[in-house]
Amino acid sequence: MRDVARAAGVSTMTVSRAFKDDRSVSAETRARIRAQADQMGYIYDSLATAFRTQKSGFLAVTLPSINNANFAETYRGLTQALEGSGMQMLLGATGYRVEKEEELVRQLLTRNPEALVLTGGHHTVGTRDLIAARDLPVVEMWDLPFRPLGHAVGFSNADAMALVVRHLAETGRKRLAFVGAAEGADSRGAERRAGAAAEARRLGLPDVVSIDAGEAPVSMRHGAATVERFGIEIRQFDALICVSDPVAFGALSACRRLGLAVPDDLAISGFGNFEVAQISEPQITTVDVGARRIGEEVAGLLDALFSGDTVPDQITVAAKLIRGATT
Amino acid sequence: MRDVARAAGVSTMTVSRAFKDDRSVSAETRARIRAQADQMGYIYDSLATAFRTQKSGFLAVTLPSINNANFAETYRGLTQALEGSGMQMLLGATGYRVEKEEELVRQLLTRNPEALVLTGGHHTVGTRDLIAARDLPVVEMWDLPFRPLGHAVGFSNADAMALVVRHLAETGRKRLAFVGAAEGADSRGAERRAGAAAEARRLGLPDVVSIDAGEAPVSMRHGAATVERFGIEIRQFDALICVSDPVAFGALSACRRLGLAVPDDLAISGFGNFEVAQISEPQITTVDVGARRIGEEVAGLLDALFSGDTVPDQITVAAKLIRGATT
DNA sequence: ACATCGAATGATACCGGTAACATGTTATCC
DNA sequence: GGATAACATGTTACCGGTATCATTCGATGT
Repeated sequence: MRDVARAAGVSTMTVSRAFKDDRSVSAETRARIRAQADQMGYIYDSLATAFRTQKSGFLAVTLPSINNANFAETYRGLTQALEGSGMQMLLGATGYRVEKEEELVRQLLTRNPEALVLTGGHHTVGTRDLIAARDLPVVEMWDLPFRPLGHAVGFSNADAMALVVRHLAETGRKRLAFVGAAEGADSRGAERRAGAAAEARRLGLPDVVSIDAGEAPVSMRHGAATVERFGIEIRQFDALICVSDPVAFGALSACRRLGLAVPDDLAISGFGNFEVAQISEPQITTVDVGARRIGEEVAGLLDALFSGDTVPDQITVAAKLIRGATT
Repeated sequence: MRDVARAAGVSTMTVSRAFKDDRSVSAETRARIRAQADQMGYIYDSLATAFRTQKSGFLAVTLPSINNANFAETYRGLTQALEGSGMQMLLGATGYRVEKEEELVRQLLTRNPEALVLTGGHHTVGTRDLIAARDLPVVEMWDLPFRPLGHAVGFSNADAMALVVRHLAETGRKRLAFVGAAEGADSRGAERRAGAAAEARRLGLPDVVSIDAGEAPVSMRHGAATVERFGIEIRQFDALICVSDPVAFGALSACRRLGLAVPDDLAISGFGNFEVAQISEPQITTVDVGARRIGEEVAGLLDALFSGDTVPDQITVAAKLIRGATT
């Protein structure tokens, strides 16, 4: 920059202003500086700017996995809504593990992000301490956290799952099983499991049987393997409540291989309104949670926050049952 | 850092050394400093480090979309293999458009990444100029570029698709159609289309009919919509070569709705070995391109590059036909 | 006893921009 | 015409670490 300034016969400050489109620089001077810079191949170093202004222009985001159409969609909603704000995303995947999340947060914080967006409402004490030690806007999304760190955008997994159970009850199903990841790792899955159990109890149905489909993240292959493990015995249930659409799709495929009729022999429901649920034949009954909408709401909240506007502590997006042909 | 130094009774330089595991700091002093820092919730500012050392610790990566299990898997392979190297990914999605890629590259370059990883081998002149103006390691992945910018890790889309055509020919299919995105946007899709056409010609088959499934990215719904548009008339073909597994899955579902038997009435092939191809019933014939492997190879190449080792200009990963029950 | 050396630590300048304030210069107004 | 405001540009210090060189001090060798 000094070289450009010298060559253009001005001070570095004027060059800096010329690049920031500061209107206090005369159009003529700006043009001269820009031309000189182009000619010299000068490229502006936003690292130095970030350093001096102590504004990194980074937004740190953690997702359980990017290899999940739902979370990817949320991320897209977030990035697209924030496009033009000049924010650069720093993305990290926790692999559904809070310990990994802590490590990730620690790493992300060294980059001085201007805000932190976490998926989920469960965190290690270490993560909480790291965040508490800084004065940093935090948004938790997807889950509505029991003990919020800052702002939250999401829905109640338990309530959403209750919609499914109610629907199954209304269509005469009684012997329900929940298929999801083993206890522990996936808090969203655990909440859905608990929500299904609670709603069944409330409706006076028999207890929901909990089937462990493996370690999180559970996906299509886990859904298929779970049904295949039971074989024809899976008919001891009359509905499989799957923790997500991919699991439901796997279960559906396995049923087809076993010669079981869905939904006549067995109802299957998913969660998340993934594309596969819509396109599958038969179409899978699912819950739309507005994955994209969550991202957009987070973006809106952050925008307001950066503008200094007051923002609500919590935004609830509505979950909606989408009835397919598997129930 | 000054505060930590003061509290620990040492200079900032010693604190800096303690955090870098510099062995010239006595173990005792390091422990004291670390403890003091933890207690004070101090996190070192890697922005300042990046600034002073002129090494950003960033690796810029562009993907067409993160909402694609194949690219997401490559990204995972890359990040996991680079974990521990202290590199932080800067991820951007091009939406399958080279103009958007240019904008993205411009933005990413202001962050001073230490290397740039691009998906695909087709770029705007502007992108090429931006890169040429800097002395920056570049890796193109997935496609093997015709005019490489630097290093490349990938496979030949045309050759991979030829495997599919050969397989279809061997199983007696003659009236082939290729289902993919409209011409232009998706270069990988275009190469697959061209590869299929070339191989059919080579084998003396009738010309492959090209069916436009919509704007990239094409996915399940496009596959389904394409078949539904033809209705039963889709039987004028005896094999649908789909640009990707999601498209193939959509086509398969639509066939089921139409009452068409796959593969008896119509063969369907996909591409990419997505989970849905494996779990679908019937399992979809596809091509495994080692999406994860690509990411790992890129990571290995970068590692070597950063260590100053010599590295090959190009690494070819093998594409493999996986025969399912749809052909 | 004295020179030499290595280990541990400190002092200082500096990375490339920009905030804050200062200064000079030109319109505007009564 | 002189005061004032608006505009255009310059000066200086500083953001939070780290490269580099300097310093201290005990151990070792002759």
